[in-house]
Amino acid sequence: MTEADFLDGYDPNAFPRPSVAVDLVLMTVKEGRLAALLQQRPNHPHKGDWALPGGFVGIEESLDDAAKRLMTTKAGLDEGWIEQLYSFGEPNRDPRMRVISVAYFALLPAAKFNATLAQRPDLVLAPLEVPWAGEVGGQVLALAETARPRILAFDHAEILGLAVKRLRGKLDYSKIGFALLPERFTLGELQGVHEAILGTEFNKPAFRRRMLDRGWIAGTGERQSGAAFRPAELYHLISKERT
Amino acid sequence: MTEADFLDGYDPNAFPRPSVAVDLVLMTVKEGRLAALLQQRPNHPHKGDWALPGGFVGIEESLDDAAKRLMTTKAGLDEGWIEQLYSFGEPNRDPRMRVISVAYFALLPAAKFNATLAQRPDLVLAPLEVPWAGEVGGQVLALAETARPRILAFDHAEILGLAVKRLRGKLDYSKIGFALLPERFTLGELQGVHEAILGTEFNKPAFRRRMLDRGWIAGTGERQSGAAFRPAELYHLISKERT
DNA sequence: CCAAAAGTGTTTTAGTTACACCCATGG
DNA sequence: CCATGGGTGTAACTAAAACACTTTTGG
Repeated sequence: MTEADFLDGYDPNAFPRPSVAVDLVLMTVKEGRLAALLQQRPNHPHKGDWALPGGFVGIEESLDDAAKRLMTTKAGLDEGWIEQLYSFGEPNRDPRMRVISVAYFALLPAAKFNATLAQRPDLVLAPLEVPWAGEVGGQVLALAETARPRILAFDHAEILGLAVKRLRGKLDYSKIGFALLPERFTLGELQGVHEAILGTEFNKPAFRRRMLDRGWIAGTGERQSGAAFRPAELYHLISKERT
Repeated sequence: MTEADFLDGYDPNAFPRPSVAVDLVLMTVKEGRLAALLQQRPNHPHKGDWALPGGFVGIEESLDDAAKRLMTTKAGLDEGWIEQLYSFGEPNRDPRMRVISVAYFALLPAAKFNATLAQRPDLVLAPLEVPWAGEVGGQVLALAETARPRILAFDHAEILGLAVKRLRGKLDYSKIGFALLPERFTLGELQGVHEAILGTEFNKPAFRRRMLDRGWIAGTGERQSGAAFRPAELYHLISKERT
């Protein structure tokens, strides 16, 4: 009998099992900067450090359902974009016990966080300071507004770094960016979201045409009001179907 | 105390834990067609059906190590390209018990399978018949050489479909395709691999230039021998570093 | 010399970028 | 009328594709 056959056939009840958790990277663009929802840990280990919202997966609960449950309990909302990111399973990533964590990554418009943040002082929307040129090993620092770096618990800096990379990678070819905007938005707002996420600036006419030529959005005929300049047309996403 | 706080703080020992397995999608290009390694299940459930090679994750073993262990025990090799694909966690995906499976996807040149396949009659390299135009929900059928469809156990058809999608998506911008070729290869062989994976045909001059302009490969000065036509130059990958 | 695949040069096309400019609004 | 961002047209650039062609081998 080979090792393969042995492992294929063995009874897992006879062996210790890991705990399985879901961690959520909930991101938004706020005031022109990419930000992520962090929770200050009330207990050891890593007491006082900042962590991604997370929780254990119920024994009869699918991974997706666990992630949606976190969306509801931590952000008060289960709309928006959510997708599985990656699974982290180093044996000692949690000092208490073996925990395998399935990371999810989600996006919401910044305005949707207001209600939850007002009630939960342990939660913050931390702007991300990403060393884009010198990024090493997916490391990302989440900075406080005071520029005092927040220390991330466990391997959560690695998870956050991967989420940012995924967001940047999918921004151009998927409809992911629209999850950060309200139902109706201007092309200038759309460009602002792209620039905040990628940390670059775009040529305005080129960006407009690229977006319009895709056929994903259409003008509503309505216009923004109240600004001290020419009011922009409001656009909307024709179909939310994920390309 | 909110549900979030409760779940964040609870003792997982007090609750049942799922088993965690790793399933391996080991693919290659053989005779101009994409193929995956499948194992015929000797026992119930799904006895006689075909399944991806898999095994449980050891309590002190990282996910990556478990995947590499499978590479060794099922394919006899731990070289080549390997990366995590996705985690599958529907509560009833395995009728015996709750199993969360972290799928990995790996690539090897077809020639490396010969030794293992000769010794293991339960393993096959099944050519993939992918309905590219009418692909629905990531479904992929693995066909026997006799065109009798192999039935895949559990949710393995879904896993295989996602692996094919990932391979196709990364083929153009990453060095993933070179994992299916020997150390030294011709541009024609490289084009054949791309055409087999994507199910399309490429214009030869355009493909050559695109590959050479990338700066990833360089000619060795040596040439193929034995063919009944002009011998092609052998190229090699300059650096295996993953872009 | 012929078949077959390797390899090269030139033209065409499509997608993006750059730049210059006009438009509409509040103050 | 002016500052500000919205919006449009045209030219320039670049990467890819299409096509026609030459080269080198075994038989």
